[in-house]
Amino acid sequence: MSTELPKVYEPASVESTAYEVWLKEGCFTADPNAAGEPYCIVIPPPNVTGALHLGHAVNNTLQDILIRSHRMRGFNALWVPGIDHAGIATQAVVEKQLKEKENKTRHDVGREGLVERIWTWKQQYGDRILDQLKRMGASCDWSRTRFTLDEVCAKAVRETFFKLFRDGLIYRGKRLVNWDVHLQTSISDDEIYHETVKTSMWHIRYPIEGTDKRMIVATTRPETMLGDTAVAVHSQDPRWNWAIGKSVKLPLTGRSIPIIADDILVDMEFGSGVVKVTPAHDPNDYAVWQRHQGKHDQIELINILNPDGKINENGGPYAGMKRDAARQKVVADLEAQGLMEKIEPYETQVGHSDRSKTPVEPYLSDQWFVKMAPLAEPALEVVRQGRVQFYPERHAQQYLSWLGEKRDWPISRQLWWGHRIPVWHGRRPANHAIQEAQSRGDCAIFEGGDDKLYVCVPPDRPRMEALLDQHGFTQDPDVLDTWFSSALWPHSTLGWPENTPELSKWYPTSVLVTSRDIITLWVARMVMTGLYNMGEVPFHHVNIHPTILDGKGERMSKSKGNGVDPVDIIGTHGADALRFTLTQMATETQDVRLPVKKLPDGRNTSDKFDAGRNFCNKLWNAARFAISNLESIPHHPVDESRWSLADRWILSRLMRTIRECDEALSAYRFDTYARVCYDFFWRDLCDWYVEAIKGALKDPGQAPQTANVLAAALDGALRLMHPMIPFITETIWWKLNEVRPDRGLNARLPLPRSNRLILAAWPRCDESLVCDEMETVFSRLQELIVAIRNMRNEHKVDQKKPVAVSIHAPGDAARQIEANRSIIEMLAVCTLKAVKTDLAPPADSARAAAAGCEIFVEGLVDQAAEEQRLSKRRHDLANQIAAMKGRLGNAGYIAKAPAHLVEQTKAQLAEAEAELAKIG
RNA sequence: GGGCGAUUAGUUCAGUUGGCUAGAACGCUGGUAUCACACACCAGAGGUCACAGGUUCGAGUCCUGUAUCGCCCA
Repeated sequence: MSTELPKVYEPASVESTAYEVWLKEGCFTADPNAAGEPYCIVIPPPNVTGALHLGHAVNNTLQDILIRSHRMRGFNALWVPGIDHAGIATQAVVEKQLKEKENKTRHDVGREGLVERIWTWKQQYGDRILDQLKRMGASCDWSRTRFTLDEVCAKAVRETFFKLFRDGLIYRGKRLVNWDVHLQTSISDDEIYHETVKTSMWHIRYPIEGTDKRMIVATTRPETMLGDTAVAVHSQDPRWNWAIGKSVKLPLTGRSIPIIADDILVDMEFGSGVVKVTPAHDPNDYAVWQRHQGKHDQIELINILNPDGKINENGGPYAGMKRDAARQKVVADLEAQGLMEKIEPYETQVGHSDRSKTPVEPYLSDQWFVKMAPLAEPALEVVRQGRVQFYPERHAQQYLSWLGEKRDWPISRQLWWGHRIPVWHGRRPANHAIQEAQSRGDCAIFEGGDDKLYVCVPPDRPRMEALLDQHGFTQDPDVLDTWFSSALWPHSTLGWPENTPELSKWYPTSVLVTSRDIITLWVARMVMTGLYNMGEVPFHHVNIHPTILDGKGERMSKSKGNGVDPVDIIGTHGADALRFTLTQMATETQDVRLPVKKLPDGRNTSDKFDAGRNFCNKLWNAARFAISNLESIPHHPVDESRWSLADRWILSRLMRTIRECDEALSAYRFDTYARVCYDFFWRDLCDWYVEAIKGALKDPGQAPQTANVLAAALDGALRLMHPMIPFITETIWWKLNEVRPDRGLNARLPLPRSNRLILAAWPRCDESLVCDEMETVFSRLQELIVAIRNMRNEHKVDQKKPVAVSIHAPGDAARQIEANRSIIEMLAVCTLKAVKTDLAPPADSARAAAAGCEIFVEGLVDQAAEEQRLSKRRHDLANQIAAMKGRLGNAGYIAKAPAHLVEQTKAQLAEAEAELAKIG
């Protein structure tokens, strides 16, 4: 009951069917007890904040290729899907919605209310992301889908936090953090972008006490002078070094602050050589404060801001004013008092929060930190030793240099959406029961300054938490940096800290596939926590794929409107076309451009995906051709002795292709994999093999054996291409199974049966089927055919009109041509009148030379066209001959180049000269 | 300021330890409704490999410098 395949490939109709079958039959589900070497990939969890874009599409296509090809190779392959809760990003989106729709802030709805709203939001968008992955064909084990905030991950987070805390790797400290005034949270350096802002440089006079002199201090943030605690000069600056140790009277507040020497902060060449020092509000100034701690010229630290960005009580008369208002007032007051030297227009880079798009304030606050040094060192070592390898290799450098800095990691976030920090705050002395609990391992205690006591509780200790509540301890209101939970992803998704069968089967995972922008944020941290918690690396390989940019070389983003939704491409071109094009684009470079085109309905697309669509359509139609022939040709047992040159040739090509695919995939060269498949299928199989066997398929004597080879070649191609274009190959596979369930040829090419291509065995390259000699013979025929076609075209011969051809060929070539004359006659639309080793040129014929032979096509009488053809060829030959003669005339070349190259050049020169003689 | 990368046909990209006339796809030109496919077939045109030096018998490839662009880290 095989219904014929439709003429034009319609992706939508086959995609959903194939995916449902795979799901229904549990093809994606991995069993830790099943046989097979483990192969595992954990997905880089997309942020729940938004829909997937093309970057995700590349990322997941490549992972699926690896998973599917390993599954076919017999590995016990697991691809773990999941989603990241993306703390600050998600909370910001929901807060914005709350403001827009209900005109409320998070404080109006409270912590529980807000978190509840975010969960609702998560249900909706999380499902959308998983649907997008399914539409793309991702063969994830959906039964193991994780969310970074679910119970399994939460337990891993608490366990890790507790271990780190207990081991003294987590500490509380005052630090300058990047403060998002709008969201009232600290953000990491990575969440900041810099924008050029037009502002002013204010030059302010600071009177030196005990003299009538003034120092001129220049600043772009005059309001911060309320928190100045020193002015610094260079110790070698003759203009100012006499003043070191004196004081200035800080304008407006009237405080007296010291003049200190700091040769790191101050650049003598720049400006007045005097720098105001505001340690609580500037990272460089904070470093000054640290440098002078405990020294004779130790300075103060004055915080002038409240968390909401308004000036606090330390700002005296300016208290309660917002940043901008305070700045205006400070400037006005300075001018009124004659302390403003001058104001210049100035452009500067200002750090902005990526989340709220507002300027970030350096802000002094209490935060939790992870000590990096003990964690970073082993993580550096495993990459240096090659226990974790980057593909391409160069990306290891970024990893090594970033980790090498070992900068402590601030992990607390003043947010409500995330993993609540499992630390309870209280005051000394600790209750006896609490101290006992510590000795039992039910908690760990950290003693802060000022009688403060911090108690960390491991997971699953509700009574411990109750005990702390009882004694007036309160839980830290902050949550952890999102990357803290993502850092555990490779082991938390497999069930850690429980000792699950999954964990022992699949950890360490095989490869991490990601983009280069999170090598430091994520990859490095996964290696650190993997080594810390598991004592083993989280993955052996890290494959970094390129970033997709638009046609102008800009990153795709919602705000620029240049983003492309993979689902839109699936709608216009099909999921396989999307995947094929993206695979082709996955080179080793860092960026690839994808020119974006707007559709009338506002969606974005790109012509680049036509290549994928065209390829799928070609595959579809070649399969139609093969299937319709296989249906009508009786199945005979395989008889190798009856295989034609073309049959043997296509099998040789298939073997090479299998080998090249294997090499490309094991080196993560996805572009090569796509190209090799394309070349084999389209160029070799369709353009030459299928055309060459059309005669044989109509000849009852030859048809059965050729059909066997055709079926095998198509079968092998489908297996090779399945990981890249799974839907169409699976669909064709089913049809092929209906007409020809057994397609194996012999022991060297067994091609075992399988109802489902996704579970079919990966083909193996048998070197005994690769034959250089035969491929040489076949390419000689190809050259002759192309030469005859060229003459026909130049002479504008009707495509259906046969021409008479004679070939003057050397002995073995003549025999080969004679043995395969039907291929030439069919593909060049001609009749071979004579193939001889001694041929007199026929009269009135066009001439050409190819593959060491002389070709004569009769009846081509357009002398002008013929002369144009020949003179162009003579010109090319003359250039080649000159180049080769030059090379051979060079003594150095003869002396130093490898002998085989010299021989080759000589042979080519002889050939070119012979050809020139023939057509001259 | 430091690091990494890019610069090859009109466009998007390949190009292995330096070695045949630097390849592909799309686009372009000419031809073709042939019974797998016009999302196709056949043939063709198109490149001073960013620039300047150097090493070498030989450089798109290695070295130095310059320019432009991008990313990461300060």
